[in-house]
Amino acid sequence: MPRQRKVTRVAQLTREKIIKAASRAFARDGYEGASIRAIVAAAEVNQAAINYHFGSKEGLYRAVLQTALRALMSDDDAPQADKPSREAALRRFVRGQLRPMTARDELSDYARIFNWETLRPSPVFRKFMAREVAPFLARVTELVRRFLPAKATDQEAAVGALWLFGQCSIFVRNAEQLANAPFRLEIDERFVDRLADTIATWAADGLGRQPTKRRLRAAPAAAE
Amino acid sequence: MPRQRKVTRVAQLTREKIIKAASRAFARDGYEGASIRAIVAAAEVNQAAINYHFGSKEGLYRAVLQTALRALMSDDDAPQADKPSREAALRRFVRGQLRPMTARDELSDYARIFNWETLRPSPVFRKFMAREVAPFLARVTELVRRFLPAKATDQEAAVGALWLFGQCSIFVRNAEQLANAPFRLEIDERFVDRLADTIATWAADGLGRQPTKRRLRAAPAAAE
DNA sequence: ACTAGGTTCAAACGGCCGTTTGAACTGGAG
DNA sequence: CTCCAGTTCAAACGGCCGTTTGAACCTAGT
Repeated sequence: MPRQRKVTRVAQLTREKIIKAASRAFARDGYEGASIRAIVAAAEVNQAAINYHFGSKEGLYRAVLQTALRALMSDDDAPQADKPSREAALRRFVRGQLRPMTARDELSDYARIFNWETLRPSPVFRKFMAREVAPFLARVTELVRRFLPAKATDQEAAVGALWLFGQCSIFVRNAEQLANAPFRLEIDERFVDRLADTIATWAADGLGRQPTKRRLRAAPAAAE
Repeated sequence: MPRQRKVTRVAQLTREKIIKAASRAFARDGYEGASIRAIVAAAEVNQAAINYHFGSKEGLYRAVLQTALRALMSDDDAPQADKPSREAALRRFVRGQLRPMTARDELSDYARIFNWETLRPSPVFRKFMAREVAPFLARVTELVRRFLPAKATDQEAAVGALWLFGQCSIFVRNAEQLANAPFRLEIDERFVDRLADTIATWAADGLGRQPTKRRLRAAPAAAE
């Protein structure tokens, strides 16, 4: 990727077309499964444009991840009551996580890209994103902490946050198959609303309790 | 794959070596990401052996899925108290789901293969496995039902089962990254035991309640 | 021991992949 | 209007992929 002095309007438009098509392709097929040729065909640009504008396939993926993270973070900052109850905040978070179940837009593409990354982190993700995701997770951890006893450790809260993510992500990942047997569910906005209620309620009730026998305690950190 | 009249001992051994190496490869890289050449190298067999014994890469994958499903089902039938409490049964299920977090064996390979399938179902899986997984899910649904009100519908119970799967699978999928920041958890048998306690308790308490405002009701089935 | 059929093997085939090349084409500053 | 840096383009390159081929190699039944 050569240092660019000037970027013309048409060139910027080409970049945007590529990133949009690449987001779809990476979401559908994963980083390795998506091919340059498929992306440039969808974007209606020349094949060499990707290496010209982004240096390499990996560079393009990096640009897509940047765009995705920026969009997901700003979406999370949507207007809300200044101090919602913990239950309302939890329900809101769950509904946001479930959003890709019905939405077919760039935001759901981005969410699916991150799903690929949890199954098989790419080198790009490991190096570039790991630290950028941390603040996002920190907010969820704080939300979970509002349900936990005051003496809960940071690691306990982080585990709770991951637990909460898991309850949502499995529905997002299997949304397509919920319509088939043995579920036969009709996935629409109303259904997702009710599902968000259910998950939020179940999660809130669960977090309120502590394990009966042994409490979860984080193992001593390896370093630090 | 030609109809075989006889199968010699060495040939059977070759097949087993291939399936073992293929299970590792498919678990690590997914169906499309795993290459024939990598599999035969790990199995120390000739490249053409796969097409000879299994007809194609897809045929090999089908054989791996068969082996995986058989192993997972029989493992689930392990000895247990004849009538455990619902809490004990739940805890046992969760611990079983969390098993791949520490185990590095064929069973955890199989579990990871199914994780790939939830993100991107292969044609083989769709056709061959969909109906075979149903009874497995049915058992979990029955387990969940023991916590739900008697009037809960089948779909509500199925959603509960999926919800339970999600709480476990996210820890399995991210087990490797839990050791790094910001979690810094030491994943060993004791930790997984305590995690199973936590999840089982949280899940049991959650299922015991119903959503306050609107109850989750399944949409009318498209067919039937 | 002979042989026929099951099995292994090295080599090659066509195809898709990411990347590179160098010429042709703009569009905006002077 | 000129001109050249910025951009597009068609074509080709080397490499890995799944599969096929046909000969060589066992091995078990007679």
